[in-house]
Amino acid sequence: MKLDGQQLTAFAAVIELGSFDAAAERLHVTPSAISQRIKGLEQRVGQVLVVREKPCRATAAGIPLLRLAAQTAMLESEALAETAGGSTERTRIAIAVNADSMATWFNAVFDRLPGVLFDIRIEDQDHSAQLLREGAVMGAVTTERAPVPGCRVQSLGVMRYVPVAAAEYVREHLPDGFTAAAAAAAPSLAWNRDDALQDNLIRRAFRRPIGRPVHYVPTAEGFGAAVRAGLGWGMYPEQLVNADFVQITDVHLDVPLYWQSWKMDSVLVGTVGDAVLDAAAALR
DNA sequence: TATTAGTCTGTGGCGGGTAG
DNA sequence: CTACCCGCCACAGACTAATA
Repeated sequence: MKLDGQQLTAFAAVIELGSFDAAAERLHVTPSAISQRIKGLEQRVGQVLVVREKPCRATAAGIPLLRLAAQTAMLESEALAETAGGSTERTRIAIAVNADSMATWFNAVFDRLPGVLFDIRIEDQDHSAQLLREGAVMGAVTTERAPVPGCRVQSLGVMRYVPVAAAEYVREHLPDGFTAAAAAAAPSLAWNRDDALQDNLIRRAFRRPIGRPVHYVPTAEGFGAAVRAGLGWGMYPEQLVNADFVQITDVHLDVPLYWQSWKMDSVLVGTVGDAVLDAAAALR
């Protein structure tokens, strides 16, 4: 069985843009042509690939084909760029990065990759894995060590998190230090329900979990602002700690970070990987 | 908004004819 | 005999219009 390039391109466009119409516009053909390409591709592989909803999404059977389409597109643009007189378009690099890396060391990557267009997605590890599988991003900075199918994993080092609060918060809630009794009453922050950093610190400091009031603040800026405002204590990247913050205990957490990227023979994937590894030298 | 039917067009393969 | 040209045919894919 041989897969058709145009059908793959149509499929990728439908999933990326969410509709047959939008895909048709992008590829300068009629929606009918898109419909026929998708149908042809589905007949060829003998599986339904597109869930016809608003927006359209890929079925489980479609996900490997999505990645293939993205990788094919990348190799194609590389080959064109290498060919004399080929496309002078700048290459677009889509990467998923966790928010704290973005706020700290990751910006050093930009200097190391001049002349490319970035498409950075700030995502948690669950979503990064999905984006890698679908081919929406070619690499991801993640806390997930287990390789996503079709990807290779490289260790980047660890990101140190320290528990911090505002000075006023410490005076009010932790006058006798960060004791077990204080920890049970003093409100903490968390990024969201999946953010276990604060729980992990408590377990580490007191050898047991301690229930407490929790505020959920799901953005990097918001989290920092909430700490400064004295809303609660929270785990914060050590690199971002300044005079606004007081470390409430010496206990800290080291979170390992990994670079997951497509396992393919591409100059671009290699270059980006090198740049990320270089930039990550700032980590421990 | 997606799909289907009917139609049109461009492309490639194949065979036959012709010149060198 | 080989290379080249030409015409025919089949097929794929795109379009419009109609339909679900």
